[in-house]
Amino acid sequence: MANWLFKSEPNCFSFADLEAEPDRTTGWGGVRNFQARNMLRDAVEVGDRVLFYHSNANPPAIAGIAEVVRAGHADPTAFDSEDDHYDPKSDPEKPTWFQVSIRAVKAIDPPLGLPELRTVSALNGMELLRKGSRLSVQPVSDAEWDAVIALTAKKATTSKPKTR
DNA sequence: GCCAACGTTGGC
DNA sequence: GCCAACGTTGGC
Repeated sequence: MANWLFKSEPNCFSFADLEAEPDRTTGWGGVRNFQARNMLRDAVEVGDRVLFYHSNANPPAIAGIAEVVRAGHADPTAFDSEDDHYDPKSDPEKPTWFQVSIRAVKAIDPPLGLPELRTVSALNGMELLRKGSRLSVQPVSDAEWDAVIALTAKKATTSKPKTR
């Protein structure tokens, strides 16, 4: 089993949007980068864990946890001429683009912003935090995963309970 | 809006 | 196969 980080622009598709999907599940379509495509096609497996990251957001942050419920298969948005990600060169018999399906597991609320993530030494080498990192599907090591989860737990116990 | 860091394209 | 031009991503 492996861990991943998937990026999405929340004004396009947020973690809340994923939670609102039927069965909290969606096909992760529209990825048009070969490196990311290769991982979706060859490496991502059912049961893998996913950090759901909001890019181009304010703040940019890890906003939830998801799990892979279907391994790589043809990305249907490539065949839909109405879709923004339509690719007429992708042949349904031999698809160029792949997606996996993911299901929302749990929101991270409040989300973990980049500055906060940078305070954790265990995340020093994390791909997400590398300058110029643009890959929309990234592998996450077990140590990095654990450090992120530990940060959410720490935050939960540190935050003051709301009183009224 | 700026700009660094990419990935892709296309001429040669 | 090289590489300059261009387009995109994404933090700030």
